[in-house]
Formats: sequence, structure tokens, C-alpha cells
Amino acid sequence: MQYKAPRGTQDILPGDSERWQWLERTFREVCALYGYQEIRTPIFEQTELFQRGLGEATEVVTKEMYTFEDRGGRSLTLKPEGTAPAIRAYLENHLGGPGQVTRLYYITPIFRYERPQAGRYRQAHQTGLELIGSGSPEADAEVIDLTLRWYRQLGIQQLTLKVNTLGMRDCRTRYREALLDYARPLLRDLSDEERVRFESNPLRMLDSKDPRVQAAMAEAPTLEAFLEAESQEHFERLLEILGTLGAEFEVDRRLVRGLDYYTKTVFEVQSPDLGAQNALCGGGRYDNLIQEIGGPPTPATGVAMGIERALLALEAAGALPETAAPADAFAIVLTKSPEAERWLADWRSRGLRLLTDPERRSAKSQFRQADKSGAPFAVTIGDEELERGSAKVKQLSTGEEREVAPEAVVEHIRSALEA
RNA sequence: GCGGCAGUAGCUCAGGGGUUAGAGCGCCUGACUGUGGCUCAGGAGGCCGUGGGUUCAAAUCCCAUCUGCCGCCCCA
Repeated sequence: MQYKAPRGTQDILPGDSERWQWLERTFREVCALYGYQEIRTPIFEQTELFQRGLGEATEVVTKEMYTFEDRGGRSLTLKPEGTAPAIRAYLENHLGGPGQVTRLYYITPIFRYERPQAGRYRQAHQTGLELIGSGSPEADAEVIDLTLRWYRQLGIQQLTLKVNTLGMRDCRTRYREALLDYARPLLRDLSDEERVRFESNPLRMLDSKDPRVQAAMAEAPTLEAFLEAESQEHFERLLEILGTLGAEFEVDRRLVRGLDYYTKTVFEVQSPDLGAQNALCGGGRYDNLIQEIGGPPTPATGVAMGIERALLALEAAGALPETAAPADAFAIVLTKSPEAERWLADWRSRGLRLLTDPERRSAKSQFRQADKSGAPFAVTIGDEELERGSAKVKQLSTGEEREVAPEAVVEHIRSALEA
């Protein structure tokens, strides 16, 4: 085997691709229930959009982007997430304005240069939502509600919704400093790598898996003490609505997201079936992002959901749907007569999904193929049938076979399928 | 980016220095002249991930590399 798919990428093969279609179709249907409309943005953007949008110091920007220069000397980046491009398109095309609420959804590949693992790829796929123009907790709740509805619709039972608030920019800045002050003695004992990581984003120390850090952070100041009244009220109201919706959730004070643009609400849905990469989706409010990338101050909230992870969770739970047969019938063609081809064409015109053996092998072989294909019916056309002016329609599950006039074949199969 | 485990037929895997590398499943053909599933018989299919080294001899031992997986980091 000479060529392989690049590291961290994968082919989505027949059988699997139907599951992807089902999952995407379900997502579109759920989005429609809330009036979200699809947006499709380019696969790459100006590098600066992500640097400004996600934050210069974030992991994604510093070490995970696929950045390249095109022949015109422009720096471009394969999109590592969907929000910044969606917002860029929203601004560029004037999809909303002051006082207007805009609802967008997307389904897109994303690219991150990471070490691959189950549930983590260099090309991954996300579905996502952006609710732009509302700063209310009701908006956050709508996004969470839609997300959970999708998972429920897919049949993912085991999941945990975690929510937290990060407050607004000012309180976060003050809290960061307080955390750093508190942790300074601890930082001296850590490796260079950890120190750099924590200094650039002290909130990470809160959910670190390093036991030394965990122990040291037990007595750390909490964000709650710094939270401004507005953020506090926003969060309380959100929790109240989530309760009303009947959503089960946990407040996780250590939930920190990796992108700088989040303000106030952050949330994550986790699956116990996914191992280390257990986040099914992540989202939250980003009231500063739009201004950050050159738009007017506009509040917004959204979520990004991993398609591969949803499929992995379904697979682990044994809840993946069976893939359907690719055809309604398999035509057993035992003649060279052009009349047979006309029959096939006519049946397809009437909407019959019909498979054939282009090699026109023996009857036995064609029947074997028919069986293997999963098509419920085999329709035989040979010289005998052409002479009599009828086809033999066989139901493969029962073995029952009857002669049917060619113009009645499709109706015959259709009514048998519905029965 | 760090630590660990693993790559042999389409798939799951055995073989762990000594002739032409195996099994099960799958695939193709036949027994059955035009009827699938079951059975039986036959067949196709392998640079043993790749490159280098040790050795009289390497799928097997060593090194490097690539890819996957587990954990960390991070996140979808």
C-alpha cells in the first residue's frame, strides 16, 4: 500500500457515510424547530481572524493551526473552529444589526494540528450554532436546549451537562491576578512547560489533573467572590430556566474553556463512553468577540458539537442505527435483449432503486449478489420473461416468486414494502 | 509537544531466528443446464507498515521512521 490518508484524517466509507447523513439530517431538523438557518463559510480564512478572534495566547492559535502562505503571499489558515468565520461572514454580509437577533447553524470540517487519538483528529467535523444579538440568559438556554434535543433525538442517553460562568472581562482580569498571586509559590516548583501554560491562563490550574496542582489549588480563591452582580444574576437566571426545561445539569466551578472569547456562560456536555476525549460539545457566551474582530459591540452565544464524538458515543452505547440496504430490488438480467434495458430504465424512472450486475454473470451468481446486497426483492428478466411479457419478482426473505407485468413491477414491490 | 503499547491476507488474529508464512470469517468458481441463504470441493488474495543494521540465515533480534491506540497536554 503506497499512499495512506494523512495522519489524523480518515475516510468515511459507505455504511458509515449513511450514519453521517442521518446525524446531519437530524441536526438540520432540530435547527429548523428553532428557526436557525445554515451558513457555509470557506474552508480557510485570513490567519489574523483566528489570532484576533480566539486569542493570541490560546493553545489552538499558538500550536495547532494549519497555517500556510498562498502564492500571493497571504497568510491563510484552515479553520480550527467555526465561530470566528461565522461571525466574520455575519459582519461582512450584514446579516444582522443593532436590535436584531440572528440565528445561524453550520456543519463543517475543522483542522487542528494535534496528536491523534480516538475522538481526536487533525481533520474533525463539527455542527454548531450561533445566536447573535442577544445578551440574555434565555439565549444561552435556547442554545443548550437545542443541543440536548439533538443528542436526545440521536439516542445518546448517557450524558452530563456541565455549566459555569466566567464573568465579564473585568472580573476575569482581576480574578486571574488573584489566582496568580495565590499560586506563585506553587509555580516555582513546576516544570517550565507547566509554568508557561498556567501563567498564560491561570484558570487552567483549576481543572489540572496534576495532583500537586490539585492539592495546591484546593484553597484557591474562587471566581464567585469576584463575579460582578450582572454576571451573577445572569447565571442564576440561566440555571432557573434550565431547571424549568427539565434539563439535568451540574454547576462545575472548575469548567474552563480554551478559547479567550468566552464571557459569562460556558458549558460542556460530556459522555462517560468516550475515554479521555469525553467532551461531546462545548459552548458558551462570547460578548466581546464581535467587537474584537471589528464589529459593533454585539452579544452572542453558541456551541460547537463534535460529529465524530457523537458517533463514538452512539457506537459505545450500541445505539447506532442499522444501515439500510442501498436498493429496493436487484435485477437478475439473463438476456442480451435491449428490451430488458428498457424495462430497467422504466422502473428507475418510476422511482425504484434498482441494482444490477454489470458483468451479467450466471443466474446463481446474480442471485447471490442480490442476497448479499440486502435488497429485499430480486426481479428476473430473461428471454422467457420477455416472450411472456412479464418479469419474475421474488421476495428474498420468503422465497415467494410471482410473475408481474413490467408496468406493474414497481407498484407491486412498493406495496409489498409498505405491508 | 511528552510517556507507553501495537502494526502479518479485505477483516479478526496465530506464528517470536532455520525450507515454498497460517487459521477463521469474507471474496470468486463449481457441485446445481435460469434461482440466493445451508453444505461440500476448488481458487484468488501477503514487498509480515517503511528504511537501515546484526546474522550463514530476519515476519521473528536491534535502531530509526511512519501510522494507529492508551494516558498527559488540549479539546470537538
